[in-house]
Amino acid sequence: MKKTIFVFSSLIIALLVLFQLSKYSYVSGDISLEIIIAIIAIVFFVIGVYINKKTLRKEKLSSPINSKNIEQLGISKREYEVLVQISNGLSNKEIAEKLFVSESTIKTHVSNLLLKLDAKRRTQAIQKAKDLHILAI
Amino acid sequence: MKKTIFVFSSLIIALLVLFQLSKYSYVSGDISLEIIIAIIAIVFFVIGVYINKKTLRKEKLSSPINSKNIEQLGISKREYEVLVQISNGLSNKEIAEKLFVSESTIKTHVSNLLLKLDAKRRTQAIQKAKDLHILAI
DNA sequence: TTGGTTTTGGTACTTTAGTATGACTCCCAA
DNA sequence: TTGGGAGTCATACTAAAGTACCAAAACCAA
Repeated sequence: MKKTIFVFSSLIIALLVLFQLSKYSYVSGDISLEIIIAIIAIVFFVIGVYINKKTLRKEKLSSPINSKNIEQLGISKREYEVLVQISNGLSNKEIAEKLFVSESTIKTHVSNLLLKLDAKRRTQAIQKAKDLHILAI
Repeated sequence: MKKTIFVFSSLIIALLVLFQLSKYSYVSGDISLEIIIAIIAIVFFVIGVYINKKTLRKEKLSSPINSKNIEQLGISKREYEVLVQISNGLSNKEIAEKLFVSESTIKTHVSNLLLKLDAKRRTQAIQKAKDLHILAI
C-alpha cells in the first residue's frame, strides 16, 4: 500500500515537472517541443515496463491454487495437509510427527491420496498435483 | 494489470482536467498541447507494459535453469538426467528402462544425487533442486 | 599413454513406502 | 437417532528405495 502511494506520487510529480517544462519551453522557446515529447514518451515507457514487472512478480509469488480440483478429486482437508508435506520432501514418519498422529495414519492418507490422484508413487503424486494446480508450483 | 492501466489512465486524465481548470483562470494557454502530451504519455505507458509482457513471456517459456548450480554441486550429465526423471515421478525401474541401463545403475546415480543435494529422500531432492533452480519449477 | 572422472553394473543389506484389511471414534446431516 | 464420511490406528505383508562396497569399462584431458 505504501509502495503504491509512493509510485503514484512519483508519477504525478513527474507529470507535473514535465508539464512545467513544456510550459516553460513554450514561453521561452529554449527547449524544443519535440524533445519534451520524446522525454515524456521515454519516461512513461519506462514506467510502464517497471509497473508491469512489479505486478507480474507478485502474480508469480501468489500461488494460484485451484481448490475446485481438490474438491472434485474428493481430497479431504487432512489428506491435503499430508499432500503438502509430501511435496515438501518429508517422510511418512516426519509427517506423522509434524501432524501429531501415528505413521499408520499417514500411510492411510497417502494411500488414499495416491488413489485419488491416480498415482503409483508419491513423486508422481507431486507431479500430478502440480499439474492440477492444487499445489503451489 | 488491466486495472492498473485503467487507474493510471484515469488519473492522468483527471490531472489534465485539473490543469486545464486551473489554467483557465490564469492564461488562456494551449489546451490541445497538453492533451497531446497526456495521450502520448498514456500510449507509451501502455506500449511499455505490452513490450515487457511479451519479453517476459519468452523468458518464461525457456526454463531459467541455473546451470552454474549444477556444476558447483558436481552433478554430472547422467545424474542430472536421472534427477529430471525423478522429478517427473518415475520409479528407479522406469528410469532404468527409459535410459537403457540397469536399475543398479540408477540406484547408484540416485544415491550420488542425494549426497550432492544433501537430501534424504528423492522427494526432498526434488524440492532442493527446484529451490536451486536446477529443475524447471 | 597415464590418471582421474564418469558411467556402468553387481551383491547384500536396511529402511521407507505402499497395500490390504479391519476396527474404533467423532461429527454431521437426513 | 442413525447412517456415512472423516480421521484415527494397528497388523501383516509386498514392493520400492536407499546404503555400502566393490569393480570394470569408457572417456577425456594432460
